[in-house]
Amino acid sequence: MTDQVDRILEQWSTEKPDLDVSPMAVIGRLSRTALAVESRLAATFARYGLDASSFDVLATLLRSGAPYRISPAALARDAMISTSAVAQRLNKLQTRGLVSREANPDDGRGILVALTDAGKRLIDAALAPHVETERTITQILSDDEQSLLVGLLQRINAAATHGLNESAQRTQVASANDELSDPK
Amino acid sequence: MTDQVDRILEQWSTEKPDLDVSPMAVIGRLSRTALAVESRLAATFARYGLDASSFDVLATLLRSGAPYRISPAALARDAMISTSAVAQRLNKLQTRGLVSREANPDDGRGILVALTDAGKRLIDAALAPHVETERTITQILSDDEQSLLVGLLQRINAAATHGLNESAQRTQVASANDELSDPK
DNA sequence: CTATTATAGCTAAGTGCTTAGCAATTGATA
DNA sequence: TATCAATTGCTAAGCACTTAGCTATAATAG
Repeated sequence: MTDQVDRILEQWSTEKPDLDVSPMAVIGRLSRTALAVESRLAATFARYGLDASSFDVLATLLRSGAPYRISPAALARDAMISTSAVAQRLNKLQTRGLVSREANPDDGRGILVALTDAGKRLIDAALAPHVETERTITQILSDDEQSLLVGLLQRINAAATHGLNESAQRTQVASANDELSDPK
Repeated sequence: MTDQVDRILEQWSTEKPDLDVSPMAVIGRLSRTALAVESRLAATFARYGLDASSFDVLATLLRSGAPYRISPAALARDAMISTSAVAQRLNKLQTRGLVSREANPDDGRGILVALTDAGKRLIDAALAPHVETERTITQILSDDEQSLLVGLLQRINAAATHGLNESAQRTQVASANDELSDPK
């Protein structure tokens, strides 16, 4: 059974026969699979008037436990986005009455994001269906296979993250770029 | 070794002990791993003045083989984006002189996107380093483990894609949404 | 042949992210 | 204690995508 990635690999082996492009088989499928899963999950979110970003905020508040209050900075860390993106997500959710902003009694600079009653009802209703959608996808694998997959993903993740903070990666390759002079 | 996903699962088991959230272990790691890989690849693209989107277009043209000409529609299918997004990517690349637009002799409506000499030189220079970066990540796994991972991802992909075009998924859950009345 | 429908590529407007830069408060240092 | 630095959360502007809607050409039906 040949898929899109197979076709891409075939093209490369024709055009660049000396280049071993086997890493693309892994990484290409990784991104495409993540995309397919995302798009499947979006359908469930939409049934509750949510998208992945909004669900993420509400779910993070819910699983933090009563009294369902956390700082925007914590939300940003958890979702791996900028605090600016969090502020914009909160603006939307607050307009819909799903979260509220309260002063942080322990820090005059900060606030606490609180789940409103409506927000709690909505995320309580959406959570189980969401997990069911996820289970629909993952149950194609046995428990052992799932553990295996998780282990492989963790190792890939570690390999990808390794050395990302090294400064040498900002080196310019001037010679290959001469004719471009992209002036911005 | 506990990671971010482990912490999230622990929170859920405390807050919703009756809910089996094990699917999150798989899907959470899938998205986060894809993200980490993406971000690692971006560093290599940047060394050549490119981002993933631009690299994608140039690489697609290159692997199509001489005379390195394909239609915007084909580019859109390949990259899984809208033809409008392709047009905008092409505007940028054309401004930089990396691709050009030519009339399609076989279809008066269409055009052909052509790799310029500068574009060919740049993608020829960037391709091998990119694949090397990918290999740096994937070589953490043995060949057998890579095949295993690919097989598991393909099955997850198939499960996620399955039934995505069914109309029943647009059903509204009105009762849970009453208090929201998000008017758009 | 003409009228209709479908296709190809584009711009415009809207969305959600990013980085840059702001005001306010807190923490660290002399 | 006064000052300087770091942190917090925000808006503004820029960027890459989306959908909607446009024009032009091609394919189809009568």
